[in-house]
Amino acid sequence: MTTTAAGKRARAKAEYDAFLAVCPSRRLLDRISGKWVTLILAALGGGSPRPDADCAGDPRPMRYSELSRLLAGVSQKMLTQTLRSLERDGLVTRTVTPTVPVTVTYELTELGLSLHHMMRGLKTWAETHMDDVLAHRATYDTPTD
Amino acid sequence: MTTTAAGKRARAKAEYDAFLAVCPSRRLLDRISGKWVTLILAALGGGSPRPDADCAGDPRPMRYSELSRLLAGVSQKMLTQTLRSLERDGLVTRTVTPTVPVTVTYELTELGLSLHHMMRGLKTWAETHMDDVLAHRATYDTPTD
DNA sequence: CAGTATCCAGCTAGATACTG
DNA sequence: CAGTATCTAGCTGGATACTG
Repeated sequence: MTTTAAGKRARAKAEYDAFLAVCPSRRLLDRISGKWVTLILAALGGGSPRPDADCAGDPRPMRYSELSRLLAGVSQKMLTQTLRSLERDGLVTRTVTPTVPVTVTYELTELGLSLHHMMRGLKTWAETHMDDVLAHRATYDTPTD
Repeated sequence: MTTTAAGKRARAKAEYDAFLAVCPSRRLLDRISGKWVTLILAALGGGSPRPDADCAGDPRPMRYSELSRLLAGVSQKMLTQTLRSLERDGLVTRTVTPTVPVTVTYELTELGLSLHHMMRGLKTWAETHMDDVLAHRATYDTPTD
């Protein structure tokens, strides 16, 4: 066992990494920080994943193709990947109806809906304060002659 | 101007990307999803960026070295980089006291404190529901024989 | 319709070494 | 003490082509 200063530092770092790996907040951040996660939650939650207002309403199930159309910028790969990971975590359900061709719908679970509600708080903060942040950023970036 | 189906898709995608670039929620997510952002906010806000409980309390200014010790896993590069970006956005202040050697303290601004409060909601959700998420994940990953 | 498979560019963050 | 500078591995996400 190492008892040098360098060894102690390395061990402290390893322990901290282990702590972060199980920290609930850290895990939540990792979960929601994917580029498309919040947008899919917003879409399925009846929120506004688009600038046009014609998609607001109540939470409702949506088909793969509908999500694909609503989130105009998403690739098939990322849409599928993100939906699968949300399903894995019990945030959405995936339902396959064996029509020809097949119909697949996605819907928020209670857990997913609860997360979506939490995100509203985040959205509110963003709409209230992000302008301030952006203004600070612009000032900071302005060369002071 | 393109009027083909492919052209329309490309334009829709470009517009959606432009929307995401100015969406307040998206910008907030980008801001807080850095690995060390929330931990620095928690530390300066008197929260718990460590498993040990001896660091809880009220928000207070902290020195660079103190933050470095508290967040045992952070590299100098990332600590400096993250602190600078938080300062740029008006979330923390950086104060240099010309002692020998110099003393530098960081402190949450009102805006930073407000963000830190919002994060508490996130933390609460994580502590309440992440176990469910993790349980779902484990079930999903279990091969069904 | 609802995917899967593969390849690749760009960014994030870590390691390491050096300094006013 | 509080940084800066450089290099690089690994991960995220995008492009493209193919399929039951």
